[in-house]
Amino acid sequence: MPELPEVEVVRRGLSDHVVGRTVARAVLTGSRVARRHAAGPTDLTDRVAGARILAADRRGKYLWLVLAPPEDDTLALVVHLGMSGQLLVQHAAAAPEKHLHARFDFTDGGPQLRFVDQRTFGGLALAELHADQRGAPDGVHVHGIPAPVLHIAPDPLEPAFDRAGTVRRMRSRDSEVKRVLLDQSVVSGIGNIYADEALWRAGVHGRRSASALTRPALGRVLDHAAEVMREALGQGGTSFDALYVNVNGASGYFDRSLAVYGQTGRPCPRCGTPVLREQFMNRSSHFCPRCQPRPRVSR
DNA sequence: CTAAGCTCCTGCAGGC
DNA sequence: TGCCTGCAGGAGCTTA
Repeated sequence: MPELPEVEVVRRGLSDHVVGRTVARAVLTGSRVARRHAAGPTDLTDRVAGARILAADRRGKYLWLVLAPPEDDTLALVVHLGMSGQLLVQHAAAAPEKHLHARFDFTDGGPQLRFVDQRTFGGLALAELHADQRGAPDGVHVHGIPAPVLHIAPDPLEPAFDRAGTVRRMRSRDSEVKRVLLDQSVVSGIGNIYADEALWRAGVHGRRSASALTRPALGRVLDHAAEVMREALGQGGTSFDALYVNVNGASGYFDRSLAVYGQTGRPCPRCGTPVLREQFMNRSSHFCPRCQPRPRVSR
């Protein structure tokens, strides 16, 4: 599942292969891929045609291309990969993928950009760019933040990430700490995999109440989340192919480094106790019952 | 405002 | 072999 490291791998691929080029035309298959674009799929394809791509930006799991249309203000093509979305840089002659939903041709006649998504939780939208309301100026989001991303909190790998402020906000929540970690309006980029890994590294059970944890403990959880995502990003880069901007599952080879996620029954790398899996928010949580004791009092 | 539940979707694993 | 169920889960939306 694409979380921050996987999305960043894709962003870098776009930066290398798409930024600086001019879109000749966009072709959408069906309307679902653009369902978040209120003005409709035709509006999207019309306005993207002829636009030069100035940058590829990201916040959390959201990705966007900064576009300079021929006769309009700068705007963003926002991409969310959802569960199974992929952006591929593909030769025009390559056969269409089974779940191909969007295609972008360029004026240089070079490789196309394709959006492929099996489970169609992902999608595309055109949006205006606004001044960043959530983060400090960081030299990264120089073009601003697209409207659909304004409610998303800065992620822990942004240069201007406000660690202390995020800890305060986490602690103010009357909810379980894993829920808070997954809430993209509190801190972004963390999904189920890295939440489980961060909580294991910090020795905190995800069902502990965020407001009952100390600020230093929450700070450690946050630091571990940043660290595990940084490590995954380091390994995700190794599987990057020049013409293939891919995301599917944990990035690159990092799945070999997972301590608890998907490791049910296998020994905890720290103490050897078998890893447990339990239902949480209609999905799964993986943890070590010894390193991460359950809270004593049910909430 | 916050918190929690529902829902979208396809492919695959496992049980019988 | 084939059918069914459950599971994978990000995040917008609805409800309270």
